[in-house]
Amino acid sequence: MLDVPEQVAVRMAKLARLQEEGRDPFRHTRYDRSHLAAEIAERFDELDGQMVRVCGRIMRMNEVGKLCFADLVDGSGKIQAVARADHLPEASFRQFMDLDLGDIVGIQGEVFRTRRGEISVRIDEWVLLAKALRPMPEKWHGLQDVEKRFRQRYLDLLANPEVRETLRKRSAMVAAGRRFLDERGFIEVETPVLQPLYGGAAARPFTTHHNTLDIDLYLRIAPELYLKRLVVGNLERVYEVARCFRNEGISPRHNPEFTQIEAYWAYANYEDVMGLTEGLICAMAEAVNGSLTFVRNGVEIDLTPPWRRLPLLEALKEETGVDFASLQTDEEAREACGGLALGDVSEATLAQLLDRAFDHYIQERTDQPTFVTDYPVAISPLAKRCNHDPTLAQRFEPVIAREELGNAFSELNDPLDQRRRFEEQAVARQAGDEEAHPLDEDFIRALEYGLPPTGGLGVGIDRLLMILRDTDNLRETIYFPLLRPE
RNA sequence: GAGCCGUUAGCUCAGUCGGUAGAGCAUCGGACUUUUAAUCCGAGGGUCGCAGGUUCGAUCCCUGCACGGCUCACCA
Repeated sequence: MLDVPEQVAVRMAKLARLQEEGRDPFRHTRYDRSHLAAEIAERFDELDGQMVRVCGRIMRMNEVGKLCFADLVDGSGKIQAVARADHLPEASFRQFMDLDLGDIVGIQGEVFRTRRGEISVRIDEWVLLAKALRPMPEKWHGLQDVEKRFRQRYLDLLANPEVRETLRKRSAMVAAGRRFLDERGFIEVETPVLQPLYGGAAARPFTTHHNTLDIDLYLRIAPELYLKRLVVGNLERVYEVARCFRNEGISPRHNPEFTQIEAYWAYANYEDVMGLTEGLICAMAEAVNGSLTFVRNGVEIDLTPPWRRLPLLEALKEETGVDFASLQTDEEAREACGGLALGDVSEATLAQLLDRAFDHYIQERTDQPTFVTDYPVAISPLAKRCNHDPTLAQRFEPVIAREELGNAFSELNDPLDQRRRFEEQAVARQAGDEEAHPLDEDFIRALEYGLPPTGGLGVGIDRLLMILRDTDNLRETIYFPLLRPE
């Protein structure tokens, strides 16, 4: 006998017996279902007394004498099935009582309401469609163990209804985003995940290898450079629901793979993109919560446009007294930030200090939707300069409920300036910045053929869902978050 | 990468100031024809994360390791 837990052994024995009797549940290939579980309750008045066929997983069983009640859960919800000893052949009733929690069955019978008022199906015929060999998580507390929840997400899903709800909302949210963009003339495209050169963000990539070409490839950190190539190719409005990969630490708000919706809009600038962002995020928020307001960490957030605009450097100067616009070198920045609550600044670069100051003094204080605008060009190598100040970029990040939800700008379309920016990145790279952009000659060549003035936008949908569902961890919004293997 | 915390039955959790462990649900046997966290009676189920150390004796104390969580660092 195998060394397995008692409950598994019992179920294995039941399965063996079924198979010996020629009733192998795994021989079934389909079940003709007439209704979903939730439909029966919704349309009870018309279905009362009607014969229906439903199927699903048994999540509760309760034997009461010569009666047996079972909750069947399917993709829509649950319906109670009732087996009666005086309504089924004796063997059929006995075999039904022998089912286990987790088994997947199809039942046929008449819709009725029990004395206690529960809408139910009285079983005439039933069939076991799949045997569960392992016991389900506990019915009342569900599956709580965080590690097990994410390692065995299927258990998390079947035991915890709110997890199903969050992930369904994810689908609804992305569908709403697609609909919003489709309706405005954007076309959905797909660009390479495997890239010979990566770009579009400041991040370290994953590296992989193509055997027959014998070349190293990178998993994309962003689709940006390819989407802009498509705009050069006269696809004037494009977007991609893009899985991105960044080789960085895991935290409650970072997963090595995550999803962005990136959109590029020819003949529009970043102010136009602010309007697009408001519309897109509102459409997705309504798909999740049915409303433009929601509560995040006890604070009511109202997404109704227009959103506040906050120039980054002006705001930082106001909050900290430090004028980042006047700082040129890392040393100057360390000196200027020494008095701020930014931790150990002795190793930090100007860009890092700016980022930390932004986190601490802007992001952590921003609940209501805000466009933080006009970032330094030095940390915005793909964004167009502001006409009033060439050291600033026409760039914004939407911040809602203290989370950075994206990044957007008027795209830099001057190929000569783009080359200079890449060269500056190369200098940073030489100086040890592993996240600096590599120079992409083909991208510059594309710009040399002419990129129209274009506004671009990226929205992180995992984070957006996290705030909309008010979950405390990004992984709640990801179907299979990364964990170290068992 | 650093600090702190966690790991006990299938699940959710107690517990032992060091003497090899309990509950509820689940499972098994029995009762019950309207339950829905059903109820009642009875039973089985654990190398207390792994490896060392201290000790007459370790699930408990110590060390290391693994996995996880939180915070920080890093980053979007």
